Amino acid sequence: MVSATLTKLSDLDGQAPFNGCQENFKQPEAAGKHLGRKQRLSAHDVLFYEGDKAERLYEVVRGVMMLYKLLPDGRRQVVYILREGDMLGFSNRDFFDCTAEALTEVELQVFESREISTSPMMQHYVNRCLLSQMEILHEHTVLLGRKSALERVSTFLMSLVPNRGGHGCSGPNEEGRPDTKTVALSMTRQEIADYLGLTIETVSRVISQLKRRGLIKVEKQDSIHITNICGICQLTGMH
Amino acid sequence: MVSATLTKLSDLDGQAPFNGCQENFKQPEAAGKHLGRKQRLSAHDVLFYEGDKAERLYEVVRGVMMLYKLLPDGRRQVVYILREGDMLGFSNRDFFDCTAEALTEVELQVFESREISTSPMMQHYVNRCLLSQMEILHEHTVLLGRKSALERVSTFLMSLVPNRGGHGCSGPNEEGRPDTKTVALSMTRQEIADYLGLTIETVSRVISQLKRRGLIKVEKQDSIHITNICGICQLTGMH
DNA sequence: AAATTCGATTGTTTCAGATCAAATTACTGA
DNA sequence: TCAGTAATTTGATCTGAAACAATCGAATTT
Repeated sequence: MVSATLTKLSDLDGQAPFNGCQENFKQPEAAGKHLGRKQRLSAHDVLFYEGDKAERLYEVVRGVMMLYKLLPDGRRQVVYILREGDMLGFSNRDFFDCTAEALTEVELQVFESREISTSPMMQHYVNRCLLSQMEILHEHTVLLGRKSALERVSTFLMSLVPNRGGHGCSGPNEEGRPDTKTVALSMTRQEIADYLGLTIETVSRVISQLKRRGLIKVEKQDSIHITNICGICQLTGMH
Repeated sequence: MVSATLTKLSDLDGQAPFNGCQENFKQPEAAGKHLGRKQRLSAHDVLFYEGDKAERLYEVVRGVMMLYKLLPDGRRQVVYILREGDMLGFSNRDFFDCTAEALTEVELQVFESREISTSPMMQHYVNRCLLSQMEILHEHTVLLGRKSALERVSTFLMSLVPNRGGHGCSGPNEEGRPDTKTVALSMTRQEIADYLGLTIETVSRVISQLKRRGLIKVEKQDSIHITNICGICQLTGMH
């Protein structure tokens, strides 16, 4: 539906209009104004809480964040992981439906909601962003609803391998791509468990199992060397 | 972020621009043109398959549809239920990421993707629609990742009670709202199971349990009379 | 360097939900 | 109305992941 090719909203300044926008909208002044509206977070800082008034949008410029929801008894579900170029802070109503917390040091670009809703170009960009998040959510829904613990952890690991994870997760190696890669988890076992709908112990056991099978090496607690990407890929339930 | 109040895109014809759009965009001609571009489906007709080329958007005018994804071994996860006023057919890339199937007889309004991407007003509307779907997906993610079978089925039943389900699912009855309601499931046990990440047997057992506890009465297979909405609401895990 | 702390791992037991297997009930079309 | 079929319910058993319980190990503090 949309054919623009930008990958970051903060790159938008001074750019030509998208292909998608056939009309010649005048470049909204807002577009050039948000430079310097940056914000920094340390790991585990909360950017906003579920229920807070939603007045700003954010783009992750550097680092990793998560969105999560809590049940009254303390159960937590991480619903989305945000990486460089991802946007957050959307809301349909007046308040956020999730809590946003930094997983690592984070640098954000801040936008006032008005800036977005008054700029068709930004609107269009945000749209693309929402669609991409939606597809990832659909995929994650399958993971949570239908996959085993082994499949969940394998899928998670694959999602950390550029161009192999989320979407273009093509099967066994067609071209001569390297079949090995070190990935940074940027998450504790607890955070991974809350993302994958498992317990910390199950995540740990699956990781140990993959280690024993010789598919991965745990370099540091949050850094895993995948020695056999194809092998992991076969375990995702998608091939 | 967005303040428009329309609830159906097909109502858009001849309407004044949204509050959110401060600029004076000329009313795009497209807006008046899609009248009559309707499509009808029978129950279990597939509108499009995952992987099909995405060229049209659809609005559900009447009936219920579902979006689902399949794993290669046949496991299915229903990722979204679409009701009157919902839109489907969005895609970030060129093809659909889910299969869309009618659960009941359905009447659709059809839009060419171009109609949308060239109209800021429609773009804005679609945006709102995506945000609302996103919030429901977040909530469903919590259900799949963290809720018990009893909580899942109860949450599902509550989602069928207007103004009590999804969002404004307020707790026990504050005002004198009626605490009883007959809801149409519009889905088989298998479809419910695939939506809730359970098996058909577990769904059936939970329904029997609720029946035994006197919280619901099964009128027809796909029509349930909730005799104690508050009671069900307490079982959703959200109170 | 020892002590403390926090996260991760590993072992054991338990249990919710899956699987397998009938039996029952509800629809369909002649 | 009555087969015949499909969907649902119910029962029995099994199993994967949760829960509970140490233990281990790495990082931080003193």
